[in-house]
Amino acid sequence: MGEKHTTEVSAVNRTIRIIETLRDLQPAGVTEIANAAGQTKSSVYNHLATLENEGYVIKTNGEYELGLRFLPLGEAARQRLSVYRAARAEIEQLGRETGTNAYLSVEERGLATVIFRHLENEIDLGSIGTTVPLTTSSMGKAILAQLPVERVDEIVDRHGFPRMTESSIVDRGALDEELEQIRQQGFALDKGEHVKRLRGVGAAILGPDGEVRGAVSVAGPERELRGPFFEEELPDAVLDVTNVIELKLMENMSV
Amino acid sequence: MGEKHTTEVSAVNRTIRIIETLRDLQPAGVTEIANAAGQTKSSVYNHLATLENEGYVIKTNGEYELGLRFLPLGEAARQRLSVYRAARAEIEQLGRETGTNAYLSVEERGLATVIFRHLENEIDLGSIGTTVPLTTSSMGKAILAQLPVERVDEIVDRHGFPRMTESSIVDRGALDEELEQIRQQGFALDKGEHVKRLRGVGAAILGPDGEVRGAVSVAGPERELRGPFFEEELPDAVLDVTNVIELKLMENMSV
DNA sequence: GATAATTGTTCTTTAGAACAGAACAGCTGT
DNA sequence: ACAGCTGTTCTGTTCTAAAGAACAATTATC
Repeated sequence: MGEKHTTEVSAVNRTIRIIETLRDLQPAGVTEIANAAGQTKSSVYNHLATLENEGYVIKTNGEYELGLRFLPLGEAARQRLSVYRAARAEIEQLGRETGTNAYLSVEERGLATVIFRHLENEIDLGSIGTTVPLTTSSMGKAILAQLPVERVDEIVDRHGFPRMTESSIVDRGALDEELEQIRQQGFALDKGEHVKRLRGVGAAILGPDGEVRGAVSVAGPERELRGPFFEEELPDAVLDVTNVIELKLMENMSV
Repeated sequence: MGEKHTTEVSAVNRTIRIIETLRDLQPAGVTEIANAAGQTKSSVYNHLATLENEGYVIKTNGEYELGLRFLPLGEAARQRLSVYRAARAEIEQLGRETGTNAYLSVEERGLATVIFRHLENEIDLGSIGTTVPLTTSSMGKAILAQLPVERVDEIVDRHGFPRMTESSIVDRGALDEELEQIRQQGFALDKGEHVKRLRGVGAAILGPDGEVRGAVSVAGPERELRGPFFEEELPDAVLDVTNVIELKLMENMSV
């Protein structure tokens, strides 16, 4: 068993654990973080000192917090996505005009990551950077419906069917049926599959090459999203927007 | 000289260098990054593999990019600032109503960091997470004017007077005079001190405790920002907004 | 206000990890 | 088909990262 050539840098894994712990606990002290991350005080202390020195962590009267130097990294990560640049303004307009929360998400590592949102009401499905399973949201299903079968297989193998609510899809048969329907109608509905009583309408954004680039969705409470508003108006609005974004993506090609 | 007990974790510093290099070069390959960061191929390879495993780096057909997992870290860093939550909507409105780019920034480690912006024109002074010296921008000067002298000393010691343009403030005497004037009129003007021909109007946001929490500014090209619009209308608008934000910060206290 | 308890910081030691460099493999382009 | 890349694996050595104890500083408790 000396064959396992660990190409991993364990000090980096440690730092990542510390940062993620801090994200959830901030502001927090050395001991608190060490306990939560299952590491020793002295080690955590050294890591925090290193991070602080580079501005990735800030110490304010004895407690640590994440530094603003993480901002440009997150920003660089989403700015590299042309769909982000093309969709931003459209998402805002969509939210304003429909009076719902509007989201832009992309698939990364088998999860839908929210990269932009416009809030109109306070029932929020997740802030920037939140990830949701592809099987339990309108955005996720809209994306899945456009991915090649092999990718769907991969993703399902990796993440399974997380049962977020009692309405969540929990087997492959049901998923395939639903995806087929989504492909036919062009949009996906979420009737409380991710969060109970939270509904959503999503549609995929395709690039000029025909590949999925992400998805747009609007979401809100069951009480507001029902009847023709939920089943016709919103789908129409969402499809209009994805359409505009797709056109923008084509224009960008020629630039 | 064996006395220097290095409390720093050098592997972490290495990873940071790699990440920052990748931020500037993405998409990039192993060799490219190794050269730019002054490290060996094999080491960079191992670090990237570790980061990729955690989703902080993504490999797409042989090239590396920053992963979206950085997004929630940056988001957590700014969400912890109450001024961000209080100011967001006001900044957007300010920008829309004045037809200029509007910014929110806070001081961290002696620099003004842009944490939110609303764009109206394309002459942008920096995206989310950008840092600018406190001495060369309206936001920075507005903040400096409200800091205790000792902090100003510290900051000037650390960062000096970066000469961004020929109008930049380059000595302490001129700075003190300017800060005094800013305190009297309540706002700061930037006449091309950061970027030539780029003007700005900024004002500090004070917390209920009287401490600076950040600054608001609007910015645009010299041609548009001049006369009474630059010297009266915009200052009035910016002061109105900082006032509203300050009131919001007080409300939040009682919650 | 004295003492106990807890947290942050420094120090020392040692196992083992990170690194460099070389070797190999897989592409790309010519 | 071959040359010159790049990415990946491997191996040995050095020096670092980590643990634990000791100390200092701070906070809590009575």
